[in-house]
Amino acid sequence: MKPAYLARIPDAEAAIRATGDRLTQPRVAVLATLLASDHAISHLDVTDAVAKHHPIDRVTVYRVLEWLVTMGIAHRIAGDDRVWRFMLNPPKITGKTKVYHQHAHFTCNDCGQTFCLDDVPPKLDLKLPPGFKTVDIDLKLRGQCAHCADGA
Amino acid sequence: MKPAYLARIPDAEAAIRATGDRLTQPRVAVLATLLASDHAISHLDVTDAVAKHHPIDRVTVYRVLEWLVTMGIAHRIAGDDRVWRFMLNPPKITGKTKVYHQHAHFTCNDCGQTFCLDDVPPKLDLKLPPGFKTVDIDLKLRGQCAHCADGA
DNA sequence: CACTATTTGCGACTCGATTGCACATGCAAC
DNA sequence: GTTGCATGTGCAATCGAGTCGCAAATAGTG
Repeated sequence: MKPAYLARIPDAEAAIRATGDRLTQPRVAVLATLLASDHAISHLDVTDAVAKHHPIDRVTVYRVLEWLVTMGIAHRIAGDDRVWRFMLNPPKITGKTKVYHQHAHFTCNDCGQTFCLDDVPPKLDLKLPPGFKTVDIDLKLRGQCAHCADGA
Repeated sequence: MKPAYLARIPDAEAAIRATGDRLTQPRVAVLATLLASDHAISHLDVTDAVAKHHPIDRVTVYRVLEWLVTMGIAHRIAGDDRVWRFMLNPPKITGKTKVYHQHAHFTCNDCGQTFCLDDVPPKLDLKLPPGFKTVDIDLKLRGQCAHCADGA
C-alpha cells in the first residue's frame, strides 16, 4: 500500500511557501499528490486522486499544475495519447536555478505508466544540420518497465 | 518555389500499389503531399494542401494518415500543441522491415516547423533502472532552425 | 476585523480527433 | 464490359482535453 498522500502535505506546504505565492488548499492537495507519485500522472489522475479527499474543480487542477510548472517545481510531458502528464522535478532542478532542461522519460507499453529517468548522458553529440541551435532536449523511451517485464 | 506535389503523384501511386491495398485518389493526394514536404506537417496542413487540387474530407485525411502509419510509410509525431504531425519514414525504414524505430525530431521555437533528423547517434547507452527494456527511442529537440537563426 | 489582490469554481466554449453509418468506388471474377 | 462485393469515403454527430470570462471566495496584510 502507498497512501503517502497525507504524509506529503507538510512537504507540499513548505514547497509552496517557498515560492512566495499564496498557500491554498488546492495547491497543497495537487502538490501532495505529485509528491506521492513515482511516475508522471495526467491531469485527470490528479483530479481523481485529490477528489478522494475533498472536492476540487477540474479547471483549478489545470491552473495549479500550470503554476507548478512555471514555478519550476514540476514539468509536463507530452504523452502519445495527446495528454499532458506531470511530474515533479528532481531537487537540483527545482527552484529558480536556470538549467537546461534535459532528462529522459520512459513509458511502459504495457501498463502505460511514464517514469522519469534523471541520470541521462549529459552529452549526446548528434550532428545537427548547419545553423540549427538546440535549446532543449527531450528524450523519450518506450518499452517494458521492470514490473511488466516480470509479469510476462 | 516548391510545388512538387504533382511531380510526386507517380511516386505516391507506386508506393501505394506496393502495399497491396487499394489505390484511391485520397491516398495518392495525401501521400504526394507528404512526399513534397521536407518537414512534419499536421493533419490540417495536409487537408489544406490537398484541397487546393480537389475536395477532400477531413476524416478521410485522418484515416489515410493513420493508414500510412500502420503501413510503415509514415510516422506521427506528438507536438507540444497536442497536434499530431506526420512525416514520411526514411526509405530504409519504409516497408515491412522490422527496425527499431529510432530517430530525432527538431522543432523550431520561432517558426514552429518540425524537422526529422535521420542521422541520430545509434548508441546512447543510458542506464535504465534494472528490469526495464527499451523498444523504441524518440528524441525531441527544440531550438532555432537555420532559417530563423539567420533572420534574427 | 477589514481590505484588496489573488485564486477558485462554474459554465460555456474551442478545436483536434474519433465514431457510426449510408453511399461510392476500386478491383477482380465472370 | 458488366456485375458483385469488400474496401474506402463523406457527412453528421460526438468526444474529450484544455481554455476563457466572470462572479464569488479566500489568503495575507495593516
